[in-house]
Amino acid sequence: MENRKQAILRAVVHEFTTSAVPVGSQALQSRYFVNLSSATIRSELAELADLGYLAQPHTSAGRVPTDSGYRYFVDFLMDLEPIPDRVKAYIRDELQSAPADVEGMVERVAMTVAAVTQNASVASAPQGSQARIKHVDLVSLEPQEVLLILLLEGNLLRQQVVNTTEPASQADLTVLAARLNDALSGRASDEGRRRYDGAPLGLEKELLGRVIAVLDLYEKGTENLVVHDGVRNLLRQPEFAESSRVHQVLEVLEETRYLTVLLRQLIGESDLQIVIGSENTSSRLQGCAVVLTTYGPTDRLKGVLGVIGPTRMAYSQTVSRLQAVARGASDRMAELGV
Amino acid sequence: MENRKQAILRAVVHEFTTSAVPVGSQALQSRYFVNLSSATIRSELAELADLGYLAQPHTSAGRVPTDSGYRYFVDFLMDLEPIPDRVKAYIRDELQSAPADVEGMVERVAMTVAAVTQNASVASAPQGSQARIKHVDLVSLEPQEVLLILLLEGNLLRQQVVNTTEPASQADLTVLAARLNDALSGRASDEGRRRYDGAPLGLEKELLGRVIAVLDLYEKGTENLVVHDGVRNLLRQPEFAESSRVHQVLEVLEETRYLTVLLRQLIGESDLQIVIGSENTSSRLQGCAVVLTTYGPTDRLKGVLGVIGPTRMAYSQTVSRLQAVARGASDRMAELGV
DNA sequence: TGTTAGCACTCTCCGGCCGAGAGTGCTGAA
DNA sequence: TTCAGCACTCTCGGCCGGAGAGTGCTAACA
Repeated sequence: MENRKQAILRAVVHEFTTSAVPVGSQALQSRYFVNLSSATIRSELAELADLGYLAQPHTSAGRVPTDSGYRYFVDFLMDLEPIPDRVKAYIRDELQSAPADVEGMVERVAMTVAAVTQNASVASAPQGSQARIKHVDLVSLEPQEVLLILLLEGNLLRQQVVNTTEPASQADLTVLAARLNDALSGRASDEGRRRYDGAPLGLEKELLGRVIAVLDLYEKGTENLVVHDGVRNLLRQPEFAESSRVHQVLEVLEETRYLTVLLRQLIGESDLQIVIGSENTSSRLQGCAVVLTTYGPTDRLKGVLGVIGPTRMAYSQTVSRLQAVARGASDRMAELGV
Repeated sequence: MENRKQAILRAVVHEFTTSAVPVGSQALQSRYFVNLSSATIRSELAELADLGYLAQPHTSAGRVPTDSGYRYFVDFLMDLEPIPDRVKAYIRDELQSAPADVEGMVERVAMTVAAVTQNASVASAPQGSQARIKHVDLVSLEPQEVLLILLLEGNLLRQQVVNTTEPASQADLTVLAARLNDALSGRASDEGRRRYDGAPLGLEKELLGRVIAVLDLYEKGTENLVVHDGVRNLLRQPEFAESSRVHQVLEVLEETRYLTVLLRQLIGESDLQIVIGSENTSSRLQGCAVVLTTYGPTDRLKGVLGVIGPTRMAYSQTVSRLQAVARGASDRMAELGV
């Protein structure tokens, strides 16, 4: 595409993302291309419309980027917006003061992204394909009831109440916990399975079975933590003035169960993924764009972090800020050993 | 108030809560008072309006209950709606399959309330005025870094990374943990403080200090868990058609920090609290009604569970279902020892 | 005295109409 | 290739008027 056409497309996207009003040739001329006539711009606009990058809400309205217009923009025209120091500082402070556990951190990360991008955000907890056990603990609740506490990689605590077939005192359990720790701590989940197969005695086998059950649950990701925040930001946007639009987005967000899957699908392999309007598989996200990246303390442990907003989104700002938070969060989590 | 006036007020509330349309004398006559003329009903309506229980959106519209109208209704006219078996079963299933930890349970409870009342819900975790320690555990992360794990009453896990001044091996920590358990487990938080004052040696004192810090945080409730769900239900209501209304509610809900305080204020002493429209302290909840009750495994451990919806809410249904979930959740939590 | 039919009145809602304004596409000239 | 000029199209907001819903008042009736 010729330079000038690109410049005009860029200008239209920029203008429309800030004003939310279809942009006409005159507005472009006066604000971006003073030494071009509006007629020239008009003919360029018409060609861009023929190419499918722009559309008109109606015959005598200005132009609006189409989904492919945005796509072209993010693929070829966008340059990352630098982040103001104020925002950088905000991000740093928020992450610095975040809790040292995964849940708390993920929540804080989602909050921060929502705040700095002024859109809704989603975050899933970093998760490796295999869980690693850091520590096992057993607490006696009743004579035949034990609370099993697992500390996983990422300082992730998991607990489960186990009703045992034989009674056990806290002293018994303490000894047993020490044994399990020797065998399991620092090991990946398949070590647990191996130990389970090389079956020891009754209670130990029983508890090992539960350990494995917890790990399975975690690894299958069915219980994977996904949080969202900042829906209120969306409500400020004119495209969500009729509440049915928000409704659909909220339904996607509040259906936490499917969100994990959705995120995984979307993120694919790449480290930054932008899904625009009709590119979304879910029809409820029509008119919305999703920007996703990964984050996590190590290369093995990755979660998804994303922004959901109207397609008319300040992509360059969103991307740079999202990535900044992702980077910051990754560093912070590595530092905390979370 | 005479019986007939009450009946008419009740009918207006009932009609309006289901149809969301101002109700006129004819509608009342044909559907509720066949052997009364519409003129008679009109004069009664006029008197109810004089009393401040009804209002007219405009001169020639039907009547709409005012906040005091709703107040009179819930105080004197409402009888609890029986819960269909289908709903009862749903509640039971949801609670039965809920996770056995507080966080998971609270989330499930909020979800269930949102689902059965078709409104937005809030829930705060059950919490006593004093935390009780069930178990302490110490895990070595780095030579001078310890993960402190506290199991509180309610199977509530709390963790904190502690950087110690002196290095300690896992063996040291295990011994120390045993000592702390002897001293603290089963005891209330002030025992921890007493132990801390009767200062032992360096590392032990250091960790005890952290234990107390965690307990303080918990008891002050600043970090108290509050979840919400079902905002999507609100968006179905015509009063939230303009998104600014949802906006305000969402802001209240997403400001988790203040929500705890708000809930505590609202619930006061009573076990069921209904706050209608202008009775709300927060101006952002104008036009909304909040129905709150308490729940928890024991009398000492109580959380708040509530419904937020438009003032035009099916109060009798909401109250009976909310209370059913609260009762169910309390039983289930007692059963699980959560 | 309470109830009711009748009636005039008020106000909203909705569709149609119209003019202003914005923006376009086309054409012919530089 | 660019540009000025112009006719054309479409939305938007305001205005009008009729239909409809609902009220309050009045006078008559049980």
